Amino acid sequence: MPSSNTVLEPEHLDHVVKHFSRYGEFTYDIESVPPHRGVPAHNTVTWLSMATHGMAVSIPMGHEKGDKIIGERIEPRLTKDGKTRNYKIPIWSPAPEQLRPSQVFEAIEPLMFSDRLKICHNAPFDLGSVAKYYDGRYPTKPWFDTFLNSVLLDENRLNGLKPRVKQTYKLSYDSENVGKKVETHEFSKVARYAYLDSKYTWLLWKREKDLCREEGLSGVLELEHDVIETVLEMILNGAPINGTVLEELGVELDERLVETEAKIYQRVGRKFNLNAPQQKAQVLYLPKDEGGLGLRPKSLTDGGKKKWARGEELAVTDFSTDADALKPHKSNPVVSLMLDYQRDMKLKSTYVTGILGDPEDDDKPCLIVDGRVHGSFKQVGARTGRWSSAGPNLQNIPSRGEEGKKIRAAYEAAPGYKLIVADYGQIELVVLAHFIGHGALYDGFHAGIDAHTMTASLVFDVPFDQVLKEMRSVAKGLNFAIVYGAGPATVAEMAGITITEAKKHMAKHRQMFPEIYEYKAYVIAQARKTPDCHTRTILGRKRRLRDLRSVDDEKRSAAERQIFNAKIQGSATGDLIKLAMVRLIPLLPPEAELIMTVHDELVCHAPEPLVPLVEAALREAMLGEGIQQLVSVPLTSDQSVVDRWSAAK
DNA sequence: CAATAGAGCGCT
DNA sequence: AAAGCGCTCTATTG
Repeated sequence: MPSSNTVLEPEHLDHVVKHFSRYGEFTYDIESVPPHRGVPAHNTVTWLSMATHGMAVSIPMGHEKGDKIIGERIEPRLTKDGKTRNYKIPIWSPAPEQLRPSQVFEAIEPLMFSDRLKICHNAPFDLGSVAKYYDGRYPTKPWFDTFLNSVLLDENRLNGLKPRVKQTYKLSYDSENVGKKVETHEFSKVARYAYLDSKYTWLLWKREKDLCREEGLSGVLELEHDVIETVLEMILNGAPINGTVLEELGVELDERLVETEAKIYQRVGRKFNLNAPQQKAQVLYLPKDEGGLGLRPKSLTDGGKKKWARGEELAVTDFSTDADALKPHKSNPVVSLMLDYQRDMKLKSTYVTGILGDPEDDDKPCLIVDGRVHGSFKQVGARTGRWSSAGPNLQNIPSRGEEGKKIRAAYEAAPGYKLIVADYGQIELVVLAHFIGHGALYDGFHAGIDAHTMTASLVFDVPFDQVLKEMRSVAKGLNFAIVYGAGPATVAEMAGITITEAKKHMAKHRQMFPEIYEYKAYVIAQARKTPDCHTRTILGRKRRLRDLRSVDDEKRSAAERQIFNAKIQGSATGDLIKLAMVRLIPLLPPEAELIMTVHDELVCHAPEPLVPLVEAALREAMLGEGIQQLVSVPLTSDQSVVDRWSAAK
C-alpha cells in the first residue's frame, strides 16, 4: 500500500481514486505555470491536489525543479544600464519522474464528472483550469466554493485561503508564497504546499459549510454558486479583439506623445519627467524666479491634505496636478499640452501596451491569444457584491472621447458574428424606487418617464415635456448625489453650476422627494441597530459596516454613505445582474457566447443568423417574469447589435 | 532587486 | 465632504 502523500505511480493513483470514489465529496486545487499562469483558458496545470475523508494527496505532472543543488553555472546577463554582469546560477537536481497530465485527468474523470460535491477555494479558477484537459468541459455540478462562502460570511476580512487558515488555525503554511510561482520552488516543498491547500480547503469546508444558512445567506450563496457557470463562460470564451486596430492606434498615440512632449519641453525651457506628478508640480506651481510657471494651485494631493491636517508645512509637490486641478489653467499652453499628454499616455500605456504587450519587456506579455483577451471576472470582487475584472480589466475600457472610442472599437465581433450589447436602464434608481415603494420616482418609473427628467421636472417646477437639457443635467447630478451621498460641491462640479445653486437645488429636491431622505435615514438607523451593523440587498446579501457606530464624525458619515450605497449598488449591479446572467445561460443557443459584464451591461457574441434569438434571450433573462417579480418597478433595457463595441449606444 | 505606497485616471 | 473597482507610473522602503 503506497503511503506517501505524493502520487508518482499509476498504481498509487488508482488506489487514490478508489478511495475518493467511496465518498460523496472532495476538495481539489491546482497549481499552474506560465505562459498564462492565471488564465484558466490557457495555463498549464503542473500540480493537482485533492482531499477527502481520511486522505489528502498531491499529484505532480510536470514540475521540473528537484530538491538539491548539484552544481552551479556562470551566466553573463545585461543589466539595465547596458553593462554585463556574471550571475551564479545554481543547478538543481531533476524532480522525480511524474505521471502525465493525460493519465491523471483520465484517472480522475469519473470523480470530476460525477454527482460528487467538488469543493474548491475560488472554484472558477480550478474548474476553468482543468477544462482544457477535457475538451473544454469543466467538472460538473454540484460545486461548493469555500471562498464565496467565506466572503458572504464576512466581506470585510481577507478571504483568501492562506489568510483564512491563519485566522482560523493561527497557522501559516506558506510564508514563502510558493503558490505564486511554484516552478521556482523545490519539488518536495511544492508537494507539501499543494497538499496543504487541499487539506485546509477541506477543513474549512467542514467547519463553515453550514454557516451561511444560519445567517440567512443560503439564497445568495446558491445564487453565487449558479453564477460560477457564468464566470466560466466569460473567462473561458474571452472577448474578441482586433490587435491590428490597437497597433495602429498605438502608433498614432506615440507620434502625438513625442510631439506634445517636445512642445512642452520647449516652452518650459528644460526636460523633465512628464509622468512624475512631483516634477510636474514644480514646473507648474514654483514661482517664475525659481523656474516654474507660478500658477495658483487648485487642490491638494491626499498626502498634502494629511500634512495640512497635521499642521505641517506644505511643499509645491503637495499640490495636485490631476486633470481637475489643471482645467482652470487650460488657457495656458503648457497646461493644455500637459492635459493632452496625460490623456494620450493613459490610453497608450494601459489600453494599448497593456493589451499588446511590449516585446522589449518580459514583464509585459501580449494578452491576446487567438484574437481574444481573457479577462478574469471576479464575482465578488467588490464588497457590495458587484463584479470586478482584471488582467485586463474589461470593465474600464474607455468609452468616451474620440481616442477612447477608438480603443473600444478594437473590441469587435469575429467575421460573420455580431456583438449584442444589453444594458439595464437606470437600474440603481429603479431599485431605489422599488425599496421605497411609492413617491414621485416610483410613479415616474411606472409612467415610463426617464428618472432624470422626472427629477428635473419636480426640482425646476416644469412639466416633464418641457425639461431642458441643462435642467436634466442638474437632475442627473442630484440623483447621483442620492445614491453616492455626494455633497453640494460635487453636485456643482458635476453639473457645472455654483455651489450656492447646487445647495438650492438640493434643498428643493429634498422638499419634492421627502420619501427618499426618509428611506435613507431609515436604512442607516436599522443597520446601526443590528449587532453587526448590516443591511441587506434585495436577495439578502449582507453589507456590514461597524463604523456606523464610530464616534468619529467623518468615519461615521463615510460608513453611512457606504451602507446606503451598498444596498442600492449591491441589489442592482450585484444581485439583479447576476440573476439575469444565470437566467441567460440556458436561454443562449450553443453557438452564442456571453463574453462580458460591465455592471449594468451584458455583452454577447453570436453568429449573425442567431442574433434575434440572442436578443430575445437577453430580454427574457433581464426583464422576464422571474426577475421582474422581484422588483415593484418596471425593469427596462437598451439593446444594440453592433460589429464594434464602440458602436453600442 | 522586489515589494509597497502614492498619485492619477479609466469605467459604471 | 463621492459609491465601487484595477492598472500604470514614479518614488520610496526593505
